[in-house]
Amino acid sequence: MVQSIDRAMSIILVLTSDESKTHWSISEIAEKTSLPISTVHRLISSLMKYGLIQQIPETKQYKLGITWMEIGLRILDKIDMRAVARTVMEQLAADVRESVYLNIPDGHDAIVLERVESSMTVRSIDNLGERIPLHIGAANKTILANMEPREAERTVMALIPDPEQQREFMKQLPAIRENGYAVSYGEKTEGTASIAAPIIGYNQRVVGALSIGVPTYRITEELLATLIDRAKQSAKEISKRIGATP
Amino acid sequence: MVQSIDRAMSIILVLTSDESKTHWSISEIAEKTSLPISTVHRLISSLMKYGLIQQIPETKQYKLGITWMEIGLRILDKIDMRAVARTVMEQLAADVRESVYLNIPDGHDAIVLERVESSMTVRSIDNLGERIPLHIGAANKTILANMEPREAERTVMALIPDPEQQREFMKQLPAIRENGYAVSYGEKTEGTASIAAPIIGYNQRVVGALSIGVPTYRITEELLATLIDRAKQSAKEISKRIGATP
DNA sequence: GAAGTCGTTCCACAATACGGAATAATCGAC
DNA sequence: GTCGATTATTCCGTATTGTGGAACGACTTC
Repeated sequence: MVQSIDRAMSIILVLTSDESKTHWSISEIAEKTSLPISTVHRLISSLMKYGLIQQIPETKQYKLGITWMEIGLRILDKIDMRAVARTVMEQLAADVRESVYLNIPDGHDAIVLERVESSMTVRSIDNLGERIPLHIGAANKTILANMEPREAERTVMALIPDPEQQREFMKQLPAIRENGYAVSYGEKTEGTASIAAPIIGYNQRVVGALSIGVPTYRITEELLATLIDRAKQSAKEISKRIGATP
Repeated sequence: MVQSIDRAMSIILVLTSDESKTHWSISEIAEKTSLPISTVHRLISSLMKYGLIQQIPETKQYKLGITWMEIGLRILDKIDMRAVARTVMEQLAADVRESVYLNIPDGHDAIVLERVESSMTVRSIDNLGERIPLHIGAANKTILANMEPREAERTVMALIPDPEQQREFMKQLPAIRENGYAVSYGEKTEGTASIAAPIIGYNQRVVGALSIGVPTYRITEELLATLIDRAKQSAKEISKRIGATP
C-alpha cells in the first residue's frame, strides 16, 4: 500500500538475509532490492534517523540499528504467553486427542492458565485458575526441577513438612531437569496420568509447563513414548515463540 | 526525508510510549500523532504486512508485532556480551538477593539489555529495552565516566542545558572512573539505590555497566560496601570473559 | 431504533517521493 | 602525484504516489 514502507522493509530484509554478513554497502543493497541507488540512499537516510539502520563510519557501510533490539526487548518483556501457547496447545490436543494444560508458577503453587480439551475427553480434570502446590503432579514438578535450585529447595521445604520426605522428593528433580520431562500417575487426580515438559522463557528461566492428561487405562508403553515426545516438542515450540534463545 | 517513514515511526513511537498499555485503537493513535485517521489506517495496514504491528482480532486494536523481536534477537545474538553477562548476573543476583541489571550505551542514552530479578524483589524497576539518559543513575554515570572524555563532555552538554550544572556534573566523573564504581540514590526510581560498575571491552572501551538495585531502606553501610565489592567483581568478571573472546 | 463511536474504504487532487544525472569523496594502480 | 574506477551523496523537474475529507459499515449504548 505505502510504497516507501514496502521498499524500506525490502532493504531491512536484505540486511537480515545473511546471517554471516553484518554490513552492506549501498550499491549491494540497491542491487539486491533492484532499486535505484539514489532511492536506497534516501530511504536509508530516513531509516537511520530512527536507529533502524546504522552506518559504520569507517567503511561507510550500513547495518541493522539498535532500535530493533530496543523495541524487541520491550515486546519480549510483556509477551502474552497464553495467546502464544494456545495455538500450539490446540494443535497438540487435536493430534494426540487428549486434554492439554498450561501451568504457570506463582509463589509456592502453579496456576492452570490454559486448557484445551480433546473431543475424546470424558471430563475435564483441572479447572482454569486452579492453584496446585508445586510438588503435586508432573507439570508442577517440571517447573520445580527447572527453577533456580535454591528457590526450589526453599519451596519444597515450605510445602513438605517432613525432612525425610523433603530429601526423598528433591532426589527426583535432577533427573526431570536432565530428561526434559516428567510423568506422574494419579498424583492429583485418581486414574489420570500426566506427561509434562517445561517452557523456558527468553532469559532461560522456567515460565511454565505444558502437560497432557491421559486416563491411566489408556496408557501403553508406546503411547507414553509418543506423548513424551510430543509434549517436549510442543513445549519447546512455545518456548521458541516467546523468545527463548536456544 | 521520507514522510511515510517519519509518520510510520511516529506511530511505532506511540505504541512504545506507555509501558503499561499494550494495545491501542486507531483513533487513539491518530490523536496522539495528530494524523488523520485514514492516514493512520493506511500506514498501519502497510506495517501489519511486515509484522511490525499486529491487530488483535477481538478488539480490533493494534499492538507492536513480533518482527521487532525477531530482528532484535538477531542483533542480540551478535552481542555475545549478553550471554556471557547473564551467567555472572544470575550468580550475583542469587548471592546478594537483589535485582541486577545490564545497561549498554547508545547515543546519549543507555538501554537496559538484561535483567535478573531476585526472588526477594517486590517489583522490577527497569524494563527491558528501556532507554535512560546517560546522566541518570549510577549505571549510566559509570558509563559516562569511562567513556572517551571528549565524547562524555559532548554528551553531558547535550543532556544538561545549564552550563553551571554541566560543570557540577562533570566534576563527579573522574572519581567514579578512579574508584571503579558509582552509587546513586533514587535518581531514576524513588526509594531505590543503585550500585554500578563498568564493563570494559577488549579494546579498553566501556561497553556497558552492571548495576544492583536495592530498596533504600535496606541499605546499611556494611551492605553497601559488600554490594560495591560484588558489583565491581562481577563487572570485572564479565569484562574479562568478553576480553578473552574478542 | 436512533444516535453515537468505532474501524474501514473511496477517490479527486496535489504534495510528495522519485530517479537519472551531476557531483563529491575514496581508493588503488602505476 | 595523476588518472581512472568505484564508491557515496546531492540536485531538481516530473508524475507517481500518498493524502485526507467524506461516505460507509459494523457495533455498542441509551
